[in-house]
Amino acid sequence: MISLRASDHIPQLSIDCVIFGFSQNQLKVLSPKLIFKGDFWSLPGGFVRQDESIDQAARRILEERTGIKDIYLEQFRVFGETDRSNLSFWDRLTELNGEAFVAEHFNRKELEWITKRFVSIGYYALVDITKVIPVKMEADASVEWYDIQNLPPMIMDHNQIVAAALVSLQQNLDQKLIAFNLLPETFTMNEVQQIYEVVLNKTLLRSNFQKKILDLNVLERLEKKFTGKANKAPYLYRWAQ
Amino acid sequence: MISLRASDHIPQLSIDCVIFGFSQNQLKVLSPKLIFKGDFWSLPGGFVRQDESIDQAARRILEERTGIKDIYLEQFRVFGETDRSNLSFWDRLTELNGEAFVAEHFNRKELEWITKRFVSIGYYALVDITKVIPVKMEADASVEWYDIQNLPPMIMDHNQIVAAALVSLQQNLDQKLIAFNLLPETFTMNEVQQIYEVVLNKTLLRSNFQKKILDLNVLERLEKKFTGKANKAPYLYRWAQ
DNA sequence: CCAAAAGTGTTGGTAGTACACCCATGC
DNA sequence: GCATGGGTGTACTACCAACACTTTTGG
Repeated sequence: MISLRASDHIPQLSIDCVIFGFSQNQLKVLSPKLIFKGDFWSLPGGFVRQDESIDQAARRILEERTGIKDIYLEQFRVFGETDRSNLSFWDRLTELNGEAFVAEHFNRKELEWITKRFVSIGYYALVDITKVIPVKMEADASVEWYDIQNLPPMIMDHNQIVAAALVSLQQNLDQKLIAFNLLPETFTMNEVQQIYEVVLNKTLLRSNFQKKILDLNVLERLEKKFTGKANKAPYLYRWAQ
Repeated sequence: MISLRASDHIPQLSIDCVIFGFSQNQLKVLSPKLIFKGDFWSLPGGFVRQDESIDQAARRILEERTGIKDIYLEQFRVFGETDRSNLSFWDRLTELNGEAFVAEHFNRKELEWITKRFVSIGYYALVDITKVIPVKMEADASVEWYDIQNLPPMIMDHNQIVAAALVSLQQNLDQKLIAFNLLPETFTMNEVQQIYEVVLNKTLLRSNFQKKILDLNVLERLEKKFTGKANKAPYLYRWAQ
């Protein structure tokens, strides 16, 4: 039985997290898939306990899924249309899995609580994908990274939430210098550029990009990185603010 | 008796609106003062009905207070600390006005509903101050414009909400070209500059400002405005997008 | 020595800043 | 005429895009 402990939480208010990671020159989003029949993907989300702030709730949800405590987090928008509810998703779930099967996992009171209209606060997070060990929750069949250009169809308006998060990320990339949160402790300039290119969805001139980033004076240059490739070894950099 | 019709609304979720206006070379914020003893100022706010979206709720609240239908509106942040509740305000209210007086205006069920912890969605609005006729609601003693630099002390965290709204307005001023929403249909270039100066809190060079705004190609130049003053008559402009 | 990628330098255009100059108007 | 504020023009600077050149490395 999946417990929501409804009474401990603020009703009709949820949090949805778009967790961005970067690997293989692709921007990725973490998405759990539910155990039920029917290919239900979603965003990692949850509810706000009465005794925690909304930021704390978002951090708790992120830590539950990724195991990481200090995560870069940004609240980017609230989704509050009148038709935002789990109801149609739930109908389809029941249709495909049978009333009895669903009843095994949720009691009636919780079902009533969770199928109401929900206002959802959208957060996006930037993580070093190498540090994340995706954690399956009770109702998860899998928790995987998906290319943002190739996301599975998600329940409710979660695909739109991802799209809105990406727009917000694009706007903040230069202004808040947050790209480095997607990288490990040390990285090469080429890796930074790849993030900029894939987030902004356009190619950048290498020489100009290098100059621009170095002129920010936020990076510390370390020793060179031996790659074993037939070219000059690139420097490693570290965020030094 | 002030009716909240609690059951029709999403519990523990509120909307607070920072309504910006511009006059006498000052940025103003609209703030109602409550009828009760004790100088309680607040932001125009309200709750979200089950049958309306959060944007619709914000528009309804704004229309109730200003009488204007088409208002420029921007959702800028959610405030969700655990200690966000009306409780301490309510205690002070009761202390100053007496239990009996408060009981005249609110029944117990509503009191219980309204003194819970609330998560509040912050919106800011830009209005042509000449079109606004501030409307007093049931519990309002007055609804006045206050200079943003000289706001009265407000209940809860409303002063901080105003501060956050101003930061957001500053960031969006150039990017979204929203300053014109604070002006009447036609205006002079000097009026636009005054808005920029008071919002950004710095002086700008007149000649460069004029060039920058005109180069945006978003204004239509109309006939000259006769001011009766001892100087060249300025052009009138109109937003032409 | 060559290809490939990294690092740095040079050039030209554009946008922003500071300031100068002229124009209209009422006293 | 003169002070005042409005409109436009000019020089200087800073930044950014495009491209060229040099350096390092493995084969």
